[in-house]
Amino acid sequence: MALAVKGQKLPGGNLLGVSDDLRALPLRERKKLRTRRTLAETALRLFTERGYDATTLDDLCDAVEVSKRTFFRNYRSKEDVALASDSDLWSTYLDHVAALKLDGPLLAVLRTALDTTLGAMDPDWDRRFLATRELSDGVPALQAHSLGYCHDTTGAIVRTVTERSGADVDGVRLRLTVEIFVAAWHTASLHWTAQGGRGGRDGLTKLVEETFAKIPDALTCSA
Amino acid sequence: MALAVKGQKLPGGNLLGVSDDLRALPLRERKKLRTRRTLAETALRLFTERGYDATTLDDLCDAVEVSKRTFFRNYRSKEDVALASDSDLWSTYLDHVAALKLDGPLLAVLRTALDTTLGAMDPDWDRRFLATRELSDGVPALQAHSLGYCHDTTGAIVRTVTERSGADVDGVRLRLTVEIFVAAWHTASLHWTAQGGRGGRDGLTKLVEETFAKIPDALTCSA
DNA sequence: GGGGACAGTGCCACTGAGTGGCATTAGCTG
DNA sequence: CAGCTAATGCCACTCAGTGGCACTGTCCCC
Repeated sequence: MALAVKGQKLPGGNLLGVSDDLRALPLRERKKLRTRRTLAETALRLFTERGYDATTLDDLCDAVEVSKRTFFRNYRSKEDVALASDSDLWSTYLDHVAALKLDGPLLAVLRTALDTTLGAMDPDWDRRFLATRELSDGVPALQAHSLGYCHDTTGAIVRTVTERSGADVDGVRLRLTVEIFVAAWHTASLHWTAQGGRGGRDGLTKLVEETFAKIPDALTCSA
Repeated sequence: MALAVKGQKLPGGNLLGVSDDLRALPLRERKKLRTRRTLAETALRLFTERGYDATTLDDLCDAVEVSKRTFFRNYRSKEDVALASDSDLWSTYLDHVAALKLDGPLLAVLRTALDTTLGAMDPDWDRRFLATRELSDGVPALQAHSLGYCHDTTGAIVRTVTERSGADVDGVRLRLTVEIFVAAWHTASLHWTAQGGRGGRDGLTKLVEETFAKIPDALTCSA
């Protein structure tokens, strides 16, 4: 993985999500972009159809007609290409957090940033993300890798916020806040996936909202 | 990984942590146990001394004088043997949760179970756990794998609690509670590791307590 | 106490992920 | 058109992880 949130530092952060009117790029770049995207799309399809373990990278490379070497110039690992939609989400999210004014309760700010991030994703992102989640459910290696993304993002958020609001904040409390944010996100996205992605990103946004609303109750409720 | 919390279903759950007066076992079992423990100890030492990536399983097997095949009969993967102390912790924790009466606020119950679990670990566990955490810091694959353990444990707790308190609980709220518990644990253990494991398990227990106390504040604090 | 039964082990060959090196191609630039 | 360079393809390699089979040290029962 190696702190994959910032992703492979290829041209620019989020290469799949952004709906490209990128006809305006040098041909070489365009080609590379297309290869990268085709790899992710084909991978998701093959993994879903035939199973993750049953699909080798050679299979994928055959299907896309690139060499394995080229695959690894585009993605760090087999897990990485399967989790492209995760990477898209978190890299976009980080951008949003970095460009935000930090007033009011931090937890609310983080949630707001998530709302706008979800709204800003590529139209096709919902579908890809759902497929990715369903795939990850059955593949521990993907689960773990995906959690790794979240964890890296958590660290990055803490760093960003610390830089921007001075060193006078309680580091532990800050970390705790961000971890709780991630906890709520996990809960919400799990719920959304269990419902088969009902309502697309709007449904997901709604579940996020509801989940955050339940936090106070969750702290005090009995079993 | 494959839901490694319950670990390899070898003889019995936690094989390293429990302080053995296990001279009372059949010889065969004892031998196997010793091999298993030696593997974990040697692995942790080699990984720390030479680096995780720089140490191959062949190196480890040479040092312990077993075949690679035998290694894989004891541990699922290279990550698994490095994270033996994590596995010990969570499998013990699950036992404690399963044997607990569920009265009062769930979050407090989970925290109490953590206290008693930490107290019940092998005398050597502190050192191993700290070494494991420091190792994981520099190795993304271990980070991810470790998060996977937590995640599996989260699921197991939710299942256990659901079974024992009837189906009338709000599944999402329950999940959220457990996720928040894990969030606090992550924060506390990170802090403990950053302090070089100061105070051993008692220090860790204290940090856990302090971190939980900060939760209400973390929900409302501003950046 | 001797002799099967069998769990646990060693050995060997194999697959598949991931890397390094070098020659080749294809897009950019003057 | 010619030269430059980024991107690719190809080949050989390491290492994690698996399957199969022969072997051996324990256990257990007579």
